[in-house]
Amino acid sequence: MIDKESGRPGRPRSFDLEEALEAGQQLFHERGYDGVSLSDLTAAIGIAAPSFYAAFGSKAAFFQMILGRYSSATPPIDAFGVEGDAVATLIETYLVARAVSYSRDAAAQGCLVLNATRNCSDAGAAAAAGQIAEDGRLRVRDLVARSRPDLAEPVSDLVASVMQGLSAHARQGWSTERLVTVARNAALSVRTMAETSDFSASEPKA
Amino acid sequence: MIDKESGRPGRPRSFDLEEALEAGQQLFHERGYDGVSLSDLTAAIGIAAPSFYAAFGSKAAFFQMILGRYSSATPPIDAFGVEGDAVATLIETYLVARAVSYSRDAAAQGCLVLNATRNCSDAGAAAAAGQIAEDGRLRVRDLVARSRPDLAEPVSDLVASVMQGLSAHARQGWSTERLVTVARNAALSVRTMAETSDFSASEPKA
DNA sequence: AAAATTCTTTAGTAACCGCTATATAACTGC
DNA sequence: GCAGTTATATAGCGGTTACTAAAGAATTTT
Repeated sequence: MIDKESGRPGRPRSFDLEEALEAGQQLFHERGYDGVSLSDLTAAIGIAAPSFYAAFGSKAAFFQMILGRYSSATPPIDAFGVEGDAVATLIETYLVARAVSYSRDAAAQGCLVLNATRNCSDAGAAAAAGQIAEDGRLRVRDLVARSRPDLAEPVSDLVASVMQGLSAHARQGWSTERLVTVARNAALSVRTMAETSDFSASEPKA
Repeated sequence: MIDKESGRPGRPRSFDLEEALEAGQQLFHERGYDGVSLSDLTAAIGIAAPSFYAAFGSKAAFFQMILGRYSSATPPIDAFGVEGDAVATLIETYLVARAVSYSRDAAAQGCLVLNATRNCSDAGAAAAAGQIAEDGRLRVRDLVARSRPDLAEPVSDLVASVMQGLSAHARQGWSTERLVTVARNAALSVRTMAETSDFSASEPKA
């Protein structure tokens, strides 16, 4: 049924793995992990449950494949960092890009990964999402640390928090303009922080 | 079984309504709406399902009572507003207070209401949580508007977004200090915004 | 051709979900 | 004491969940 020069013996798979992942990603992004049932998935892919389990193992494993796929397709902060840019400019560009992407598709609002960190009954899948989110924060931290080590932790924590807010409100239907304004105004903090010469010595117990 | 001078006819209730709400609030705050089953609730309260339904109507209705209870017990921004304070100071105080309260109880982290806006399969309960969250934002907006109408919308949107981040990360176990730092740094934005004399004319398409 | 392998289909499984019909227990007012 | 009222306990409802045993179909290698 499907082109298949793999040479492996046995009946060939009747569906395309990549298309199945794409269909699953769309559903999960729309409704969240718990909002999508196995029968939703098999119906969308066009197969019966045993085929799903033969191919993906479990609902949670399928979801984790999709998380990886999604995060691979999402540009990390390094993709926005023009060497020599000020930290505040970099952060603003990054947050604005996220605000735009979170509200681009009306049927799949917010960040799939960040949504999953708050919305996922399967412990393993939730942990995987949390790890991906943390990896993203660490990339922000390390990139900031190159020019301003004193700002690395506070800025990356602030960015991670604002992103959770952007994702949450994108899901609640806030417009792109509104989210972009939030992103830009949040970046003002970073500008102020960067104006302090050694931030790590200034804030604690102000 | 229970003291009961109500004078109403019929068998007296064997449990205390307020205690039941308190027990339910604790469970829901720990595990979220979908993480708590009816049998969890009845076991915690110490009653059987029919008594629960006679008293509260449904799981969703019970949860909405708890949402109301929780939000009534949560001081709104007006409680922090010393008349004459600068907007930025007010916002900082508010956000820091939230950061502290979200991380106070290790077994019930984050904001029950904000968690429910992202974590609740029942549409009615989710809408109720969304309305309470929006009411909170409107109180921020209106309070800011008294001294700086130009900042009302952008500041309240930023505050609502940062609160979502604080709640999310409180659930992920961030320490109080870490959350407070995020809150304080987010408030720096408001300080910068307040330094602009007419913010509404400055930012759009910067 | 036959054997081996892999996927698909049908038809379930047990467990849990929110919720309720029925009968009984415990209270009030008469 | 008895009727009326309300809450209780037992038991189980229909539906959904993620998942699977068993058998047949489609492809390989031998």
